[in-house]
Amino acid sequence: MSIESLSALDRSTLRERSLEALRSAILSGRYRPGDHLGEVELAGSLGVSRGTVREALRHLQQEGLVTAGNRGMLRVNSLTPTEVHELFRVRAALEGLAVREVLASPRREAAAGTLRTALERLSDDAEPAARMDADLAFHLLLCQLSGNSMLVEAWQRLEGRMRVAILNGANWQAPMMARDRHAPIVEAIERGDVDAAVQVVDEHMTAAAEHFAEASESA
Amino acid sequence: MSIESLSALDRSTLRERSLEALRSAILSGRYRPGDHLGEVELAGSLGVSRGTVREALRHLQQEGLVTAGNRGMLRVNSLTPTEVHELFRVRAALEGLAVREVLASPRREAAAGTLRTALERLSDDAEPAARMDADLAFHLLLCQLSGNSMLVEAWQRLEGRMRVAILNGANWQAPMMARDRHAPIVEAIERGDVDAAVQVVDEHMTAAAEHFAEASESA
DNA sequence: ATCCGGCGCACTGTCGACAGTCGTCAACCA
DNA sequence: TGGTTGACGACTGTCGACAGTGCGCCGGAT
Repeated sequence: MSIESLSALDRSTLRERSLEALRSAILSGRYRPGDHLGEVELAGSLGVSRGTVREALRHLQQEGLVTAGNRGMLRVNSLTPTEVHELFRVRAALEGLAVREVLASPRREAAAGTLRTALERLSDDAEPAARMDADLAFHLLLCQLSGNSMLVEAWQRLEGRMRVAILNGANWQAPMMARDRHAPIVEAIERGDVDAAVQVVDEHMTAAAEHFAEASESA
Repeated sequence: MSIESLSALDRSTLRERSLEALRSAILSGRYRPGDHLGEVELAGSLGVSRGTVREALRHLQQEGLVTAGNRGMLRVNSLTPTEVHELFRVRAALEGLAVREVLASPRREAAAGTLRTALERLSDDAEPAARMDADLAFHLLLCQLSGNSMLVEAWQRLEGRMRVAILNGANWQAPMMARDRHAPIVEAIERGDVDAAVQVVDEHMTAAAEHFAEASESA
């Protein structure tokens, strides 16, 4: 029997799979902001016990996708316009650091190449969800190329909230996540122009905040 | 009966209290990095069920204080020197944003005053743990004064790891958290000098990273 | 008509028990 | 002697059940 004939088994726990399922359910819009997420109901839907979904929900709570309401009841979170602005400013600070570290790194050339490749995936004609994924993937890649693992973690902890903000405030016609919005970042990195790169990221984030902050109701 | 004669009851859940207990046990050095945190043992010590400590442990895991080892067993986390450097660079980026926002805020004067007051609490002769608390409180206050709630949250998610880094790499003789290390930050803010303030924070963080990265063993 | 107490409902909080899995170690076989 | 196998102990993963707690409804007293 060939050693290739068997693929590795899925060793993920039910908690992990529940977490994935819940997260994508929320981020796909299956549950709207403000919706109550009852442990019993979810456990029934997913076919797992309450304790298991409970742990997944607590995880999502720390991610900021759900918040605790009255008597510990959890509901899908939404962001106020103010929070959206704040969020994107924090993100700008983190990605600004990423840019500076990429430019200070000896692997600058390779990084620029990788980014340019990722740029190609930002097609303007894909469906909205795919566009958002590609956009976030590009920015995550930027962080990863910095080689700063703590930065990557910090950015990822913001990702859930960013998706919420985008999901709720998006005006899908606008070319917010178009390729030519990101190209200047890559170009500045290729030129090695730190100040320009940081400033481009900053403007990119400011514009995004403005764009996504429009439609949001408070909780 | 006077309305003051009764204090509000403690409505915190066992999970929250377990979380507090575990966190402070780790941050006080009661458990050393690498120590195994068995659910059964902890549940016995705290007098609660396994499920309850389990949730607290998962929370600490997301905070970065504990990591999952073999077979999901949790152990107290430690940071490599590289991670310490990365951590403080991220922190510098966040606090740099805080400084910029404080300076751009209309409440700049009041903020500077509050910071100066907090400066007084940074006594050089207190015991180490209290010094660390005061130091972190000062920096947290800086973030809070920016009025950016997302920034505060992001910073707080780093706090656990920072305490780990400080706890394990601290050379308590060095005047790392002394008052005159922080005074320049407040002064720059009072002067309204953005660039100087940001640069001071940056240098402060770089020095701290250098200082705390010395003693750390890998996991 | 209004206020009050009781009652049931729908939740979450907490617990104890069972099952599965891995590391260890000793016995066993070529 | 070296490698393999089986039992054992110590964990975590998962579950179902019980208990406590607000909330809304309803009937009765004023």
